[in-house]
Parts: sequence; structure tokens; C-alpha cells
Amino acid sequence: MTESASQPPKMRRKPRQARSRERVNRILDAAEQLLIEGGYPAATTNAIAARAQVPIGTLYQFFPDKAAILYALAERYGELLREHLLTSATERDLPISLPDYVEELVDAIERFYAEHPGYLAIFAQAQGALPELERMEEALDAQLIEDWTREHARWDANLTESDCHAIAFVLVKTIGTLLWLSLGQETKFRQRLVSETKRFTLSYLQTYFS
Amino acid sequence: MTESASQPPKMRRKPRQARSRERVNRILDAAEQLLIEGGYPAATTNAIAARAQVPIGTLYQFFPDKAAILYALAERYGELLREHLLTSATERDLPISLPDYVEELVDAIERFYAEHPGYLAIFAQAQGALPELERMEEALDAQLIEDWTREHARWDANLTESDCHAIAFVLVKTIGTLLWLSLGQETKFRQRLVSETKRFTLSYLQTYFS
DNA sequence: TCAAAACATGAGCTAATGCTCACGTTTGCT
DNA sequence: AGCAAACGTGAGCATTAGCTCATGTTTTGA
Repeated sequence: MTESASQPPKMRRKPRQARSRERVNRILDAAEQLLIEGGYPAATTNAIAARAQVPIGTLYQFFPDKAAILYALAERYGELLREHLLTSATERDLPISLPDYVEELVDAIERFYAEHPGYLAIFAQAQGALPELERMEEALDAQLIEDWTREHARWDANLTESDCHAIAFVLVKTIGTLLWLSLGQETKFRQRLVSETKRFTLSYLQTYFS
Repeated sequence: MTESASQPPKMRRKPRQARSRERVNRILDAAEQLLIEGGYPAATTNAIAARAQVPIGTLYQFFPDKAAILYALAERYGELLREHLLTSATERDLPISLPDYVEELVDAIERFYAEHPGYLAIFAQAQGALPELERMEEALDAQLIEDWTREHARWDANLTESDCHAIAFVLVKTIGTLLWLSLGQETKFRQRLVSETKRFTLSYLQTYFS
């Protein structure tokens, strides 16, 4: 199941040969690394091409402009995260306790961030700079929020959809922020933050699902 | 008590006449607006000068380079926020209940963000781009965290300093994030987010201060 | 095998940004 | 009033970003 045709990035030329496809991935990897290391200013098209060991001309054979590279990156990650969380969720069909749910959820997100440090870097860098990227982030979060909204609704039918949505919004944003920030801390404090995130999440959820 | 001499921004020429000082403020205001409206890419030095109705030459009389403008902005806000929160806190000397404390705290921060939409925009834009700005943000947050750490320690002497610090960290970051995001939402949902912020803050604090 | 189609390349173009500096204007002092 | 010091000005320079395109190389298929 490779990535199928996508709409927003709109490749200038679709890579048909294996060599080309590998190059496209190298370009995306290079862009991600530069974004993490030096932020948006460091991720110039020339730098990306150099890091990917690809001439700029080649880069522009696949991507119509710089923004398209970031869109492609965002898309790659979006699918990855949703997949990651959904498989985590469906591994267990039977209902579990709230504490166990929180434990699993936070750990799953933490693992994802640790394994893909580029994920939040992309969006953090592009604030305001690439309007379309912001829309992509919102769309991505909106999807997560919707997933969770449904999950919450199943737990307590008394809650309105608007309630569930607000709860999901708060969780997506706070957990995301906290775990992201934890990545930049020393191991000891980082573990503490992960544990605080669980505590925080649980106590909040318990005010709704007693 | 006007802003006294500062270290990091290091003005090229210190404005002595009233006209100059007013111009410096106009420059800062213009930079802030551009940052909010169009993000970092829109905040070019020429655009800032134009918006401030000031020739670029004049801009460079006061600021050695573009970064200095952002540093000055960050400083202006840093002082403002701390002042805002401290005065809110010292208006009442006698102890109040936890729910009342949370109510006051969240409202105070919310008011600050609403009145100064540029505050978080500055830091959001500069991620990775201006390393020094990041350090300033961390220093600012660290100060807030310290303030709150002390406050928490007074409530329950059984908590270690490391506990109080972790709590303060979580609160500063989560409340900050949510209230900031709330600014971009429609009134109805925005009010809901403010109320949710209070709810999770209170529930989280109650797990420590029963 | 060999021509045509697909792909690869990197010097260099255009545009825009941060910033300077030589010259003009205003202010303060006697 | 008259002069020096402080201040104001904006055309334009140096740099660098994103991106193109003319030319060369490889792959495909009959």
C-alpha cells in the first residue's frame, strides 16, 4: 500500500521509474532533517537538493515549488499519525478502564513523536508562512478530534456532540503540546512530563466520565 | 517607570527626543501588526518601515538589525505579561479557594492575550529562525514557571520543589496554548474553550491540592 | 540496434530582502 | 542670527532566495 495519487502537492512529473521514486523520498527526508535542524530559514530549496544529493533541477522536476515539498511532507505524516493511533486503538476491541485508556493513548502519541521528530517541526516552522500548510494542520487535527469525539460519545451517551468535540479539542492540543515540549527536555524531566500528561489527561476526563 | 536601558536589543542610537521615542514605538507597533497579519515573511524591514510611516534609514538608526526589532518586541511583552499577572495576584492578599484562584488566573491570561494578540505571534513566528528569540521565550516562561512554583509551594509544604516545577510547567504551557488557540475561534466555541481551560486546570490542581 | 521518449543537470536569471551612506534638514546654544 | 551637532532620508548596493532551461545522458521498445 504505497502512497497513492494525492491532490494538493500536485507533482509536476510523477516518478515512474524506481530511481525517481527513491529520489523523491530522499528529497522529503532531506527537507525534514533541515527543518528540524535549522528551521524554516535553513530549508532552502538549494540546501534540500544538496542534502538529498540531487541537483536542484531534479527537485523541480517533481515539485512545482518549495511549498509543494512541505505539503507532501505534511501529507506523509498525516497519514502516518492517524494510522498509528487507529491501530493502537483497534488492537483492543473490548472496553478498558479510563486510566488504562489514558496510559495507552499518551504512550502511543509519545512514541510517535519520538520516532518522528519532524512531524511537529513542519507545522511549527510554517506558522503564517505557508497558509495552505496551516489549513492542512487544522484539517489533520480536525480529523483526530473527530475520531476522538466519536470515541467519547460511545462512553457516555448523555454528552452532547458539542461537549465531545470540546473535550477532544482540548486533549489533542494539550497532549500534543506537552509531549512535544517534553522532547526537548533532559530524560529525567521528560519522563516526568509524560507522567504529568497522563495525570492531567486522566483528571480532566474524569470530570466528564465519572 | 519607563523602560530602562536594556541589554540584548542594544539600540544603535538611543532616542533622546520625544519624537524619536514615539517613532520607536511606532516601529514596534508596525512590526507587531505585520507579524500578526502575515507572519514572519511579511515582516520585512522595508514593510515595517513603510507601515510605521518611517524611512528605512530611520529604522536602522535605532535598531542595528532586524532581529533587534523582534528582541525589543519580546522584551516589551515580557515585562507586560509578568506585570499583568503579578498585579492580578497581589490585588488579593488573603488566601482564596482553588476554584476562585483558577478562575482568576485563567481570566487574567485570557484578557492579556485578547488585549495583546501580538504576544504569542512573535514567538510562534520565530521558531528556529531566531535562536536568540527562542531563548528569550524560554527565559520568559521560566520566569512565569518560577513565580508559580513559589505560589504552589506555599499551598502545600509537602510537595517537593521538583513537583511544583513540573506542575507550573504543565500549567503555563497548556493554559497558554489553549487560550491562544481560542483566539482564533468563533465567539461561542471560544468561550467554551476558556471554560474548558478552567475545568482542566482545576481538576489537575485538585489532584495535588486536595 | 538505434531512434525517440523520458529523465538528469547545474550555470545562471529574476526578484526581493536586509542594510548602508552621502547628503539634506532640524535643533539647541551662544 | 549663526553655527555645530544631532537627526532624517531614500536611492541603491550586496546578497541570496526560488526557480528555469538549454543541453547532455539513460531508458524503452520494435
